[in-house]
Amino acid sequence: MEQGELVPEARGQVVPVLLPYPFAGPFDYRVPAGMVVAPGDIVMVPLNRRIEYGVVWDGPPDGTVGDNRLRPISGPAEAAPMRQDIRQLVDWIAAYTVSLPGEVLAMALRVPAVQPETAPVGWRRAEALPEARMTEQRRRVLEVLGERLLAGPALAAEAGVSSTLLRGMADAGLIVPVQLAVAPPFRRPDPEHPRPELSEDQEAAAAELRAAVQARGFSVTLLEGVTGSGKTEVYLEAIAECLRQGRQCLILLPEIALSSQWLERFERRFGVAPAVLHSDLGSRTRRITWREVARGAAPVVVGARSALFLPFPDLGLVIIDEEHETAFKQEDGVVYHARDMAVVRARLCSAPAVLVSATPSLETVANAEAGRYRRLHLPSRFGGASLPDIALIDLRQTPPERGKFLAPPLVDAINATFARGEQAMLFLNRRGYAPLTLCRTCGHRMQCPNCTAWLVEHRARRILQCHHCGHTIPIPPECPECKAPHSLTAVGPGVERITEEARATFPEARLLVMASDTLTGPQAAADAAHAIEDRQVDLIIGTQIVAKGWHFPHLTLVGAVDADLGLAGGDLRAAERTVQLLHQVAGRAGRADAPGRVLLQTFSPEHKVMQALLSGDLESFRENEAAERRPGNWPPYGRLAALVVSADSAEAADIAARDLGRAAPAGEGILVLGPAPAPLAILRGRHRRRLLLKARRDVAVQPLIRDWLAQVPTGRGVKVEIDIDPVSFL
DNA sequence: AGCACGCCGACT
DNA sequence: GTCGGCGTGCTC
Repeated sequence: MEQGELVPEARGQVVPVLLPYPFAGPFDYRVPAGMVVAPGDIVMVPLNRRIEYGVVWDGPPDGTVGDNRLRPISGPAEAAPMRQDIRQLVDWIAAYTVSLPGEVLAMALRVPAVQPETAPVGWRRAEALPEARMTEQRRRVLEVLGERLLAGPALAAEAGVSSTLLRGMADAGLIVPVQLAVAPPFRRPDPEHPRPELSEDQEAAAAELRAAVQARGFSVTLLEGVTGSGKTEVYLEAIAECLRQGRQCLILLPEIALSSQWLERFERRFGVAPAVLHSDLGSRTRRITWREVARGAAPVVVGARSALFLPFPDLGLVIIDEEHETAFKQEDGVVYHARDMAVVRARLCSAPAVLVSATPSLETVANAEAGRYRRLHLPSRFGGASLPDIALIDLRQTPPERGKFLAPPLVDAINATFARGEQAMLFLNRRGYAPLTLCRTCGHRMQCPNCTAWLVEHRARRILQCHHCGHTIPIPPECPECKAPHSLTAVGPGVERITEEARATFPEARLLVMASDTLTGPQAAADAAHAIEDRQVDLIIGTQIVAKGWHFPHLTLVGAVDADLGLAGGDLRAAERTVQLLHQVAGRAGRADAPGRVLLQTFSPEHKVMQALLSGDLESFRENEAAERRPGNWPPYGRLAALVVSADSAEAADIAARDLGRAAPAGEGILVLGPAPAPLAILRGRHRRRLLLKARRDVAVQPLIRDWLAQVPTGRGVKVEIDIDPVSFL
């Protein structure tokens, strides 16, 4: 080798670094002399004229960028390395969802694990008080502080001042910041904490789950049982076993912010609260949770989708409660199903996963029937409680009064319930006052300018609002089309209108509305639950929020105002979802000693959904659904992917969708449907067309889609969104 | 995702 | 004559 020629070693090591941005793959960087890096290390790298965080990725460097253009890593970041299983999860999700690994990495780094931890700051008086302006508030702060050391928020609250004022006092040298000890770590739940006895069925199921935990290997178990059968108690025993083994446990809940009752239940079982993680938490709390999880000091974490990426060093169990919930499907950005990714996470960690539901999805049942998942069944309600008695109210036979929405049999049943001193609930999965506003004079309908959707009236707020893009206008005094005054009229009910009707019909009753716009956080949800438990409420009126796993012991009557809602439209899963939702809502009734009653208002009592609910034979319903989907290779018996093309103009969307359609893959077991206008043909001002790729189960659709998109260059302003295993057909 | 470069309207 | 609109392109 000639002198002066660079040997690879002399050039230095080159490693791939994945950045949390939508690039095609990791970028290569040089490792500066003296620095040692390994896959997973979080490093700072120059990117353009910025410094960014990235993660040293696995595998050899890409090598396509000439080494004269390679830049050196700036240095290490003060963060624990990303574990290998999380890196594998990131790669796996990117490959499965046909998205870019950097986009997935951004989700995995969203919990601010990367920023150096800011220690909590407390304050004490300065040793020698400097000359400074002394206001009443400042004096009060010094007085409250005395010789003590107080955390900022506590001091501000006690002295009744703002944190800005403290900052000002610190600048003036009156008070001095002090590092406080780190927040107390999470206490260890006690698996031997006294607990109520389980039924024989529960005990048998718990034993199976304990065995799965003890096996310390990957497995998936479906834990199935009607509402009120005590599934939670069963899987709490799996958690107990996991704790006995000294390992960590992750529980995913669809709406963790509304799960105060679940947390209370956990605390009753284990004596302490679990760690929680969801988007309503401040970044500091999230960071502490992240750090404690990484240290192995958070034995149990309950979380929303984002908890999937927590760095458990010793994950021994993953539980997905309400596995059928569509809330687990992330619809924007990287489109993924947290239930399925949780199973992948469990596999990568060789841990058992447990899917829990009273109304499991067809997907999960199909996996169980194919032998991929084990299946445990709790046949009856716990403590001898019987399932609520479900009856249909035929709205053609006994319609409500004109302009009203509660049929006489439902009104009578509610009155009878109140007379017994029990609680009732009205369910209508629609927020606001009315879904449609039209002009009686000219027939004009109030539509969103940005979406193919009606504007929903919110009467209390005196607005019309689009529930898709948020577009809001004041309720106009006259028709915007024909200018007729006082001609706009509300069509159809939302919970707000039902509340109005209930107020008039049951003037003595105390009402509580449960909707996403009234239950705005964990506190509001907990307050509502306690008010209901303490019998401060007679009638609950709610949207699908009431279908969550609430336990209201005095609630004995549930009325579904519009059981047919959700059946319209050509959605593959409309029937399945309606059965799940109405069964869950029905399950709120009569859980204690009093038997429950459920009344479903419907225009089509003969519909298979109503008949399934009436008979309670969900198993047969599911078998029928399965039988309908099997021949056409519809999910779960085939694969489905949706490609949604969107553009600023209808023409651009049509052209792009047509081009994509022409290049559609073909072959044995592959079928491309469309393009057709997407169900929401215009959303947020963008025109949308949809293509569906349907394939046999044994066809890998991801490479097919990658090749397909690579063939068709998308014009400017045109976006193609890919949804593998779509659940909602919007 | 940022952040620059780049080519057309209203201001000192 | 400049400041600035956000369209397109690049980042190892």
